[in-house]
Amino acid sequence: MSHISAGVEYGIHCLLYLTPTFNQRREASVRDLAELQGVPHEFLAKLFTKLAKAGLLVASEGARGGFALARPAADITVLDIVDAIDGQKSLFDCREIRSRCAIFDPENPPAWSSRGVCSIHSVMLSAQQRMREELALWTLADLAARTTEKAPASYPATVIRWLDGRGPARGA
Amino acid sequence: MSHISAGVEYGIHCLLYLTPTFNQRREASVRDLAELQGVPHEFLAKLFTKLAKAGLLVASEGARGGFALARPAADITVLDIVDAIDGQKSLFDCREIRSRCAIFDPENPPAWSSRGVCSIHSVMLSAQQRMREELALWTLADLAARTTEKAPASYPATVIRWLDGRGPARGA
DNA sequence: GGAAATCTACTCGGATACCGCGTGTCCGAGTTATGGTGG
DNA sequence: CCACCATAACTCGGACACGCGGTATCCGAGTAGATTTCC
Repeated sequence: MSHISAGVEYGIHCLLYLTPTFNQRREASVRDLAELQGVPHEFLAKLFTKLAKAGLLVASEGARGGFALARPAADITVLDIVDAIDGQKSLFDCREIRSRCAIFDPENPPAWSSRGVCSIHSVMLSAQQRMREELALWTLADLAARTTEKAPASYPATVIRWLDGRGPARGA
Repeated sequence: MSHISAGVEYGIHCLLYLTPTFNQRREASVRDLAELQGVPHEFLAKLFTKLAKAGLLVASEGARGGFALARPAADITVLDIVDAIDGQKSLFDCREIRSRCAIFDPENPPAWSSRGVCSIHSVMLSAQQRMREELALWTLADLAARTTEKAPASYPATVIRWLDGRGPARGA
């Protein structure tokens, strides 16, 4: 199991299609996005709810409702998305082994043994900090640009047409 | 669940007591170390086996056997230990969502869609690389030094006495 | 007193049980645009 | 023609089943030093 969940992957992929590159009206329903990306739409709904609570998305309810980016794609970092979906979970959780040393009185370990941050824990925290710094360097706009780099020039227009062809009126 | 397992935490804590700071003869049994640190010794045995296979520890079998560091503590990094115990697991596993796009033929997605590394995956890989770089900066010797910094000057000697008082002859 | 046999303590490896969490699914409630109906 | 009502489509939130992997435990086998026994 990986530290950064599949939910984050699903979320980012779908968020890309809310950027102006692929979606001028900047709003789409969860179902359309999920089907476009081939991910379970009920699962994606949960993810988008989290993203909305974190202030990255705004939801409009009711028929013809959907989600849109709450701010420019260049102001949404990968770290924002990871934190919103995975909830700032830490890379390592310290169990305070240092205070379990058999030499100590189990009921009353000395104060110095648990003073400050455990040295092992502090190494893990700095590693986590490095990871977060890197994630904060990249924005949705960067990822959208890299995606269109590889794809043929006609791809964004095809996506837009596909999205416009959906919706409640598709049966009529 | 955290990405860096409890096994790594147990392992590092116990490895610290194989450094010259705490253990001049540089060898100790799994059971003694486990009881000293208050961790399950059968679980620790598995971890030490992994560390030995990775070349960080050397085992001597038989009665009075035990483990010792295979090289100086200053040459064993936290990254070495993490890789040995957790097995180089990646921070993120890409599911190639990009080739699932509903616009493509599901049986035959276009080649450009999966050319090179997924842009999202590459961000995660660089974040992981940053994390590993930080873990590689710290060695067992650093951690041992930081531990003795906080502890009273008498602590290492107390640990040594405790370890020496153990072993098969402790009943006699 | 010395050699052989036994004992003890340790490593090594596999098998297995438990449990938490990520993943995925289902369902009911609330909200709003759309289309139809009646005055 | 306009106001009203029913319907459809969507978000929101909780509940729950499933499976995987980390954690922990147990057991048998092999090895080597220590102890005891026997010649």
